[in-house]
Amino acid sequence: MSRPLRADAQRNRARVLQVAAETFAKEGLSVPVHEIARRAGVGTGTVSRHFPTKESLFEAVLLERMAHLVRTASDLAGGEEPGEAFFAFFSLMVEEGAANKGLVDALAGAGYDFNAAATDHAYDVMGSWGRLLQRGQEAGALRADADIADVKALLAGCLDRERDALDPAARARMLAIVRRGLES
Amino acid sequence: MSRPLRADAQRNRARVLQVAAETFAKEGLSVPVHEIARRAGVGTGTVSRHFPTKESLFEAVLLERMAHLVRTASDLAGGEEPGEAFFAFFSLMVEEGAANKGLVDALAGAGYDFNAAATDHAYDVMGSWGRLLQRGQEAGALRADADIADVKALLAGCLDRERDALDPAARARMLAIVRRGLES
DNA sequence: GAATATACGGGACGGCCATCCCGCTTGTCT
DNA sequence: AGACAAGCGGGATGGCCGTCCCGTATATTC
Repeated sequence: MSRPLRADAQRNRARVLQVAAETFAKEGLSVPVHEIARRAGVGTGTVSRHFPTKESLFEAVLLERMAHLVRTASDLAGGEEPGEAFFAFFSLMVEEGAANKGLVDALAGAGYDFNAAATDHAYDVMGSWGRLLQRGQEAGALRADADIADVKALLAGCLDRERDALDPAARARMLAIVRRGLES
Repeated sequence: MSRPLRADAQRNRARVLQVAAETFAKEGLSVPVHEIARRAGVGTGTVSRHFPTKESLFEAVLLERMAHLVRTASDLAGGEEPGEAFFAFFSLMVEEGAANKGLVDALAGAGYDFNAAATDHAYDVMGSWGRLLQRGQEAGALRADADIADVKALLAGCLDRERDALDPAARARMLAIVRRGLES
């Protein structure tokens, strides 16, 4: 097995991760790895040693954030009325996306295969989402014919990358439209 | 003023345009210009003389297709009940997108600024769409608060680039959802 | 059918970027 | 403190692609 990372390496790794998270969130997936290294104050080699590919770096970033969101989904699934729980999570994802351009890029399939990642990994968005959707459908609150891919596509729509300012009013309208569309 | 193109030049231009249309439709905007030249059986220089940039090539392709769609929109605006006319056009665009990956890329903002093109040019999608939307709203058939950007975003959602097979069933579901969401 | 402008082909160029590598530095362990 | 492995920086490399250029070929015109 591998020994624990040296102290400076741990610091650097954490710093890169943090800077990458901020940068991807603000500027999307198209930002060069060099730039992230520069902002983190490390060499590009340091980034690529910890994260061999750009994809793996983004994945690490996404993982942290998603783990949190998925936990929230579970909490929602426990308590509230099924339909409300579903829309609460959907709305949460929209808010997240509004603040995270990288996530939007991933959802839109620009430079990252979200589907593969979402099904393969520890956090599974699709899974937790699926449960919320299914519960809502069984309770008769949501259209019975909708599936997770539909939901994901609608989410991507709410986060349209071309919308200049993702202003709150537009988000609210989109949410209202989707909500009405998905209610049974 | 410029003289008429030489006969071979006209042929080549037309051929490039046609091949580009097919290629962009089938494989999206990420296909290299070299590849289009190769398939058209011409040199890359020939392509870039007729269309100085890749963007201008795609624009020329898009223009032809859009002109047709916009004409259809006008016809629809003339006849049917306002709400139906709007959804007929929306559905038409979804079908078009299902068969045209390039259009989907443009709508998703991947490598082309659709908004700029759509407002700047002769064909104006936004304009003709706006009229259909407005008529529907005035007739009380559509939500009064929706705007064109919302509609465009919903369309982009219906055409989610990550959906492997844009199967007809999924398209129908998405249309049904959006329809219910937009009806007043 | 010769003269001339027009267009062609496709190689060259330059920019961008992810990834790899290696000489040097710095933490770690005794 | 000294030795050694672990990690660092950032330049080098290679691939991809859009665009430009120019020597050659061909349509047009007289």
